[in-house]
Amino acid sequence: MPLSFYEAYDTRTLAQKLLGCELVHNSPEGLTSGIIVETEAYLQDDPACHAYRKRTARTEPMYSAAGTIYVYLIYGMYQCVNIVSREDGCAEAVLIRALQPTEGIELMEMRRRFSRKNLLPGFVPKPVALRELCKGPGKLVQAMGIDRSIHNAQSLDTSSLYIRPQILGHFEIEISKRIGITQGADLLYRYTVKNNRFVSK
DNA sequence: GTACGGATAGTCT
DNA sequence: GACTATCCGTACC
Repeated sequence: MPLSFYEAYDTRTLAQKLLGCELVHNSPEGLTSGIIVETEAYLQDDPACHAYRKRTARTEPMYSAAGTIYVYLIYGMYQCVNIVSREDGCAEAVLIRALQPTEGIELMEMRRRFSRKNLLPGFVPKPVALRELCKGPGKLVQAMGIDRSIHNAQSLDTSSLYIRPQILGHFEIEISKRIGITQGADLLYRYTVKNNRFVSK
């Protein structure tokens, strides 16, 4: 997608426009992709937004141009990926929360199966079901091989991680409260593809 | 199928 | 020193 796409809409509209598009990572180990089926918007005047209070080193990518990738560490062991929206200086973004796997499913399954927790001594890794591969923001980052040391602050038009146009057939968008937050918990900034079984819940 | 607690480390107060 | 845009294993239905 051209960078103009990410700047063309307000953040909540962009979060909906991204549904049905395909997130792609062309990594050294192989190409993986999945259709975006769940997103959340984070706005500048929104207490749940990382950039709500103060401009800091961590959130710097959020202030960059639309189409910038923002990857951060959460709970000490997982990462989440966001697409930065709006113009330079405005810190808003769309969190990608779930994908319907399309390409490189075997590679995604391996990455998830041998993720950190499974490597404890004596632990025998179990296969991961297709519908569990990218069902959640931390899971999809693992499956796709996204890493903040590589992708954070990159632009979608020059990164190994990028987005292809809408490929999903007709669908309805469901709007709901965001997951896992305490501040701004009642805001209806979560968007899902209705009746899609790859949505996180 | 839901409910709960622990893991874990960077970030900010 | 507290908090976090999460996940997984266990327990129980």
